[in-house]
Amino acid sequence: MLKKERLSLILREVNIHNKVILSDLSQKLGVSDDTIRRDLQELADDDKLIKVRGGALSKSYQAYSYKENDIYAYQEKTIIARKAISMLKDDMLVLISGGSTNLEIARILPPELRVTFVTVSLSTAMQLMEHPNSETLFIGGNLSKSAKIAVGGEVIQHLGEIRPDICFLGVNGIDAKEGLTELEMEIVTVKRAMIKSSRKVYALAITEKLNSVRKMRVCNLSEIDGIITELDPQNPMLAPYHNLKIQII
Amino acid sequence: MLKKERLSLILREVNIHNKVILSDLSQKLGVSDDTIRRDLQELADDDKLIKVRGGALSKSYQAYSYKENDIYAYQEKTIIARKAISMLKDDMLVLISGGSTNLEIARILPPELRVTFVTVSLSTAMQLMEHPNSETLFIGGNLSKSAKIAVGGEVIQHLGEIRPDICFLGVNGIDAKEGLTELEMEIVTVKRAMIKSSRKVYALAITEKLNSVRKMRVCNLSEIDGIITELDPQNPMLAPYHNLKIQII
DNA sequence: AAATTAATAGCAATATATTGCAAAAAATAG
DNA sequence: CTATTTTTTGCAATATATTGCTATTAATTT
Repeated sequence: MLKKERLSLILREVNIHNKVILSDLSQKLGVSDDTIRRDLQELADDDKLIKVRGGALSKSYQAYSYKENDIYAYQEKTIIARKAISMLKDDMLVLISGGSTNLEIARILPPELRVTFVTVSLSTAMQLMEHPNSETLFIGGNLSKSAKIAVGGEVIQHLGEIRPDICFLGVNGIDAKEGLTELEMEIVTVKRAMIKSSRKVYALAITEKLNSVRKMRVCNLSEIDGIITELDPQNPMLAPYHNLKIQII
Repeated sequence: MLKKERLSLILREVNIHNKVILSDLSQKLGVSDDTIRRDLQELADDDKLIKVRGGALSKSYQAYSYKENDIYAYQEKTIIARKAISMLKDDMLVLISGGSTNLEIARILPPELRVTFVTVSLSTAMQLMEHPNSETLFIGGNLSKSAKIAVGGEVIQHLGEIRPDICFLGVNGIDAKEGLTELEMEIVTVKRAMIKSSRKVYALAITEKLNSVRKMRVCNLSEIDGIITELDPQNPMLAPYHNLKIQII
C-alpha cells in the first residue's frame, strides 16, 4: 500500500468517526505503530487532524477539549496593534482579517476614531462591537470552524465589491522568499481576495512568525505594501525584508 | 477511550447539567475516581470549569450567580433549549436568531447532530463553531452594536434566498393580542424576513417575557407556528395562547 | 468526637512517544 | 537499465504519560 493511500484512508476514517485509535490503524493497515504515528504526525502538521496521545481526533471534534484562549505573545501583539492603529484616520474603510493581533487592534482602538471596518472574522467582529464610534460590516458566508472566519465563494465575491483604504492581514507564515503562507486553502483564497480589493495591504507579523513557511502560498511579499512587526524597523532580524521595496514598520 | 475524548465528554456533561458528580463520571466512563479527579483538575486549570469538592460546576453556572444579567434565568432557558433541540433532525436547515436562549441551544446541541445552521447573530455563530458536526452559514451585513446581529438590506435579501426547515426566534415581547414585539426597527425587519423565509417558526419565550409588549411589532402570533416556553404546555399562564391555533410546546 | 467522604502524594504497571539507526523501497540521475 | 540518492519503514532503547492503587491527610457530616 502506498503511503498516500494510507494517509487518505486515515483521514477518511478520522472524518467519519471523529476519532481514530493508533493501534487500530496499525493493525488494520498492517504497518507498525511507528508508521501510523508518523502518518498522524504528518497529517497533524498539515492541520488535517488533531493528534492526541494514542490516536487522533478530527479537527471539528477538537473544539470541546482544547481551545487556545490564552493570548500568546501579548506584549508583542500590542506593539504591533499600536503601530497599525497609528496608520488609521477618520472615515477610512478598513479591512481587517482574523487572528489575535487583529483582535488586539480592535481591543485597543482609540474610542474617538471614526472608521468603518470590514471583517470576515467572528472574534474580530465581536471585539469591534465594543467600539463606540466605528461601524462594522461583516462579510457573511460559510464559517470555517478552525479559523472562525467566513470563507467560500460568496465571501470572495463580496470582497470584490468593496475598495478598502487599508487592510491589516494577520499572517501564519512569512518569509522573504516564499512570501505569505497559510495552512488552509480556504483561508488562502479569502486572503488573496482581501489583498486584491484593498488599496494598501500590511501584514502583521510577530518575530516568531518571521521566516516561517506553511504549505499554501497566499502571495509574494512584493504584492503587499508593508510588514508591521514589534521590532524596530532597523533590527537586523528584518534585514532579509529590506531588499523587497516594501515598507517595514 | 482516548483521554481527550473523556475530557470532551466531561466538559459537555458539565455544560449541560451545570454540575457533575465525580463518582457519577467515573462510573459512567469506566475509569477510577482518581482519573476523573485529575481530569477535572486539568479542565479547571484550563479555566473550562469550576472544580469543587466531589465534582465540578460549569463556568456559566458560576457566572449566573455573579452577573445575573448575562445568563439570566439560566435554568429556564436550558429547558427551552432542550425542547427546541428535540425538534431537530439530521440534515435540516435551521435558522436561528440571536438572544441568550438561542445561545443556550447552540451550547447544549448534541455532538452527533448533523444540521446546517443559518444565523445573523455573532454570539450564536461563535457558539456554533464549537459543534463538531454542524455547518454554519453566517448572513453578513452591517452589524448592530446593541444586538450584535447583522442587519440591513443585504441581510433581508439573503434571507429571501434561503428556505430553512425551521426557525427558532428569540423574542423580546410576546403577547396574545399584540403578537411578537421588539425594541428596534432594524431587528424587526430582520425577524420579519426570517419568519417569511422559514417553513416553520417557533418563538422561544421564558415566562418573564410572556404578555409583554414592546414598541415595534414584528408579527401576529397567527403568523408563527408555535411557542416554546419552559412551562408545561397545560400551565394556566399559557391559557391566553391556547386559543390561537398555534402549537404550545 | 467519631464516622464518612474526598483529596493528595507517592508508587508501580502499562501504554504511548521519541530518538537514532539500519534495512528496504522508491525516486532520480546518468 | 543501473547506480545513487532520498524516502519510508520497522526496530530497539529510552523517555514520558496515563492510570489505578494504597496510605495518609483534610474536609464534611452525623
